[in-house]
Amino acid sequence: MLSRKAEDYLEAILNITEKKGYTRVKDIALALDVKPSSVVEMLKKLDDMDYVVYRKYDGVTLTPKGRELGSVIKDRHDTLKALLEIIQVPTKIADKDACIMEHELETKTVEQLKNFVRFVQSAPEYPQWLDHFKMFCETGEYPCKVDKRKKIGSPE
Amino acid sequence: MLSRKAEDYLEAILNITEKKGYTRVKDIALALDVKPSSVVEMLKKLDDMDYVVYRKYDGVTLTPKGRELGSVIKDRHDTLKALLEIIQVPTKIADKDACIMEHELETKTVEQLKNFVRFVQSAPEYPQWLDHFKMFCETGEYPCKVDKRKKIGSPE
DNA sequence: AGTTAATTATAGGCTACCCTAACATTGTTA
DNA sequence: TAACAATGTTAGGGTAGCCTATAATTAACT
Repeated sequence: MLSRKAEDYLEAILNITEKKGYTRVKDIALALDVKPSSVVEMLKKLDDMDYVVYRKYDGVTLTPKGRELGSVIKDRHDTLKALLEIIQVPTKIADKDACIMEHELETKTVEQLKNFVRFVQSAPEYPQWLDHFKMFCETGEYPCKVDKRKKIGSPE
Repeated sequence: MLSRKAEDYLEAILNITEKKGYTRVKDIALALDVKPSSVVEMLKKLDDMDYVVYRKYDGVTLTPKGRELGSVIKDRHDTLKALLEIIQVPTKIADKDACIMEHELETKTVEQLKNFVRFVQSAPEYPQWLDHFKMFCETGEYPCKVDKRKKIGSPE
């Protein structure tokens, strides 16, 4: 099992490579907010473990093994981000917090997260409950069918 | 900001104290799957930072500050666990993975997670879409109103 | 090509967290 | 209460991941 951090590096390399076609130490350092020396150190490890090919002064490439794991992580990331966006977390925050949550999760959890996101995103029509949820976030009230006896909400 | 690990210790202390009324080094070691010596080390730090009162050979107590932060973490944990259970992750796994996700999240994210869980859990009637989701997990199909033209799912 | 700028690499050091082994204290029980 | 068991503590050491400062390499410009 790769460490959290190692996974972060792998994911960053994948993202950068997809975006610009190649990856330099500087890019990774920028993406992960660490110093280049830290990047080099990690690249050596990832090279040893055969996740990347790293040659001095000559950038980094993912091996098939690295690309595969990277994709898995990226997929988890996208799923979590999508979930957060579904529940109305702003994109930028969703992206950031997906990074935090995306590691070490059980297969089953990831599977269900993906199921849920797919359930919402590919629904045959726009899910009504999502509108209800949005309303709930704004007003603290449920929109319909509520026998309007005492409700606790709306304190201010 | 406390580290992930420090938060784990705090949460464990809170849980154990709630369960048995007091907390010993051994309990924490067991809960977090570390050795007693590691626990002592962390307790000293938490004591320095005024999250706990730790006196040699005499157990640990949370300070008000520690209790407050502990509660916040526990609350995040419970929320995440509830979310995972809503999307049909088995309790045990939900509990475990909530531990992984519960750290370092943005306020906004936590707020929306809580909103969502509350939205589902205190809905005036059992949400229909949840049933639809369960069915979707089992069959890959949406239950109703689907103009049953080609669907991609159910591959096996 | 020679000089400077940018990037990358190395060396050495630091902190957080974990461990084992040895020692100290407390609890239990004959 | 003495002996043993359980628990807690300290000392010393290890690894991961980060840093700064310095050196090496490559890129860019004149």
